[in-house]
Amino acid sequence: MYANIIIDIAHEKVDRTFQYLVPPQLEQVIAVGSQVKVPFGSGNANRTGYVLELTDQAEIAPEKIKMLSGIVENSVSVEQHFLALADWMHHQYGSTMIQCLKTVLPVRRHTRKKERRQVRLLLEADDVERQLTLYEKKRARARKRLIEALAAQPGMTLDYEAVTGQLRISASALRAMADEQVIAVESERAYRNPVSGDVNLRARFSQSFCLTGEQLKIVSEVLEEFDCKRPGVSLLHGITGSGKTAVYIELAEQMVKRGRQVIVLIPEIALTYQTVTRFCARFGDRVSILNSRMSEGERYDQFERAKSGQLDVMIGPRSALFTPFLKLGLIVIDEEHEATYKSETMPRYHARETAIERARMLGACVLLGSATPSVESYWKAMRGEYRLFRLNMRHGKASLPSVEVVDLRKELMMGNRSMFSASLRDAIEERLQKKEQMMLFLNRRGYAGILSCRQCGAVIGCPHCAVALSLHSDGRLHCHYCGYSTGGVKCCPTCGSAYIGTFKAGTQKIEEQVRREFANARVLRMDFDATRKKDSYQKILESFADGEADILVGTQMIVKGHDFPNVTLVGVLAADLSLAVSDYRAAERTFQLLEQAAGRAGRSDKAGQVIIQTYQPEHYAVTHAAAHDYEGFYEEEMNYRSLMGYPPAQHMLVIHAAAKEEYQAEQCMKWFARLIREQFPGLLGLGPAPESVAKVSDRYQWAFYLKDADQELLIRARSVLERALSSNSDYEGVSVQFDPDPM
DNA sequence: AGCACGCCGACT
DNA sequence: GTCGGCGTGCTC
Repeated sequence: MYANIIIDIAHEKVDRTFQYLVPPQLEQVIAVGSQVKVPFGSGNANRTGYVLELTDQAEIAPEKIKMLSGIVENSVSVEQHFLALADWMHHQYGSTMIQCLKTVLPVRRHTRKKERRQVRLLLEADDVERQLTLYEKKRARARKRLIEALAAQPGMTLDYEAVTGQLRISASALRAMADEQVIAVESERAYRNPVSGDVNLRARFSQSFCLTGEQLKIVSEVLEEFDCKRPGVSLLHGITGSGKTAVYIELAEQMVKRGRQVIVLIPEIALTYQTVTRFCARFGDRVSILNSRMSEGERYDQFERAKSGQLDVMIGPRSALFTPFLKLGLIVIDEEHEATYKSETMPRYHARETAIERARMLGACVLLGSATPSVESYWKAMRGEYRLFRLNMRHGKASLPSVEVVDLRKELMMGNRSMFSASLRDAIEERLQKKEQMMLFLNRRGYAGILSCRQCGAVIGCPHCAVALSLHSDGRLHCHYCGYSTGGVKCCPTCGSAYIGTFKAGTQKIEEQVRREFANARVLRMDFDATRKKDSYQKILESFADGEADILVGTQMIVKGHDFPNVTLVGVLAADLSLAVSDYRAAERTFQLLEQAAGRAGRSDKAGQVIIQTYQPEHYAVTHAAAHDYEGFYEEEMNYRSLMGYPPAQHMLVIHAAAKEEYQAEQCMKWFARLIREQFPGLLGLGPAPESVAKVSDRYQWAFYLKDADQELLIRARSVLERALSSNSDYEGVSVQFDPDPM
């Protein structure tokens, strides 16, 4: 018996299988997915590997095949489909097979088992009485005490420590009772459970909710597909507060009834705290959560619980997708448009696409949910690849807030140079008087280095790529898609005004300004600096929820997740800052942020108001967000994407290069561009160009973009470049990353 | 990745 | 004639 094994060395040159002979005594034990030790290389260095295949066919001269030295104790045998999934990721996203395997495999590192012994009563209810009278007669007071204590427990079990400690039962008495089959001493793996049985939380969410007809229809249609063995992908487009979570929970429950397990992906635990607690309330100790702060051991424990059938539901970020459930029935992806679903490290996989592939392999359903679906997903739903469901009603008395768009150019013309427009200032005063709360939201994502005109609102953009140019340290404006650059822009190309500049206002400055203009207001600030301390994120939100402040000032952080019933006003201080970001998703992100911000206002029966301040009131991301019109936004955005050939109209592959010396990164990218021109003459390459952040931790960054409608062509181009790079020693100091369909 | 091999210049 | 530095190629 031979085993085809991949060696745990992250290097392209050994990124293939090597064949080893299986020792006869291990033939029964070894399995596909086993972690093994093998002698490797001329020095026979002892290295770790994974069995990808078992065969009786020798692929090379048998005398060259060495014998593997052993199976790693406690190694987790990986289900076949995880290997297939790793292989799919390897094809789709590149990187090395071993990296893909490590991403997909449960944490293998063995952690010390915590054994917890328990004492369980083996008698039926009517036998208990008889045994008690028997012990009474024998004056066996210790045994009687134990039986009474155990019978009072709902699960008829007690911790061993509690029995010997509090009940003071001796070990000899226990052994004797175990011999007469009255009790059993069982040792169970003590898995650390991150879902603490928080009684208060349970009580708060345990009241069962009724689903509306709309919600029930979604559940039954998804289930029908599943029951007919034709599971597919569904997209649930539900406005904030329309009850998407209720649909997830009901669907999960129905799946569990069918003996299937459920994975729920969320962008970040802290942002979706309420979703998590609702699942915990419904599924009790059959649900577990993963989060990024957990140790390897804790994650491993949760995966083990899932594998041994102790769990029905796993909630967590990206990595929870790889929970080793034996009979997976459903994957829910909440807030499916979030960028956190795309991995930042190699392989740069997208959790949504990978979830769909995993579900396809296992015959499971996928439910994507969002108030503002990604353009990609909505496009697929429009083409019939995904099933589309809508929830258009807010539940309870809550209604959608009214939205007012304020033109900052007019404010400037009227001589108002402050951060607050007249109507925002009035609205703030009004809330302060009424003792209602409000949020001021500054959209400051990645706007550094972008020039815009204060007079007409125009952003200085690339004439070829329809994205903003960014100001580099050389004083010139660069497009990091195509490499176009221009210098010395002194006035606005649209209106000729000399009032152009970069945006500087940060949350701190706004906080100061609020304190100055509204002296009696209590202000809280939440941004990256304010939340750097551990737990301060939750503390700030809690104190705001408790009414300890009137105004919460912050960045994106404040518009995600949490509901504050007393918030009736949301002010967006400058909506266009994210429109100016130099990438093609700028408009989509702006629309999503504005919708999310608007969703914070008026979550209870009090009417909500949203004021959006902007230099570009006519921009479609702003107008459609103000009208709560997702479809309208989608139409215009898709037009732009098709026209410019951006995803999903076409696929994109970004190649990043980083090197200590700028010329290395530049030369490498130019060599790539040459290779592409020679071998893929039809393929459109943009750049190479320095990245918008040209230098990160003393390494220069360059990028090269490829665009094509055919994804397989880009995959072929990527593997050609990967191979060329690994067989060329000129660029060893350059670290190259391939990022398909970047976010 | 990490080792062996081999080529070449420096030194005994 | 020998030692060691580094470029190259291979690992079942």
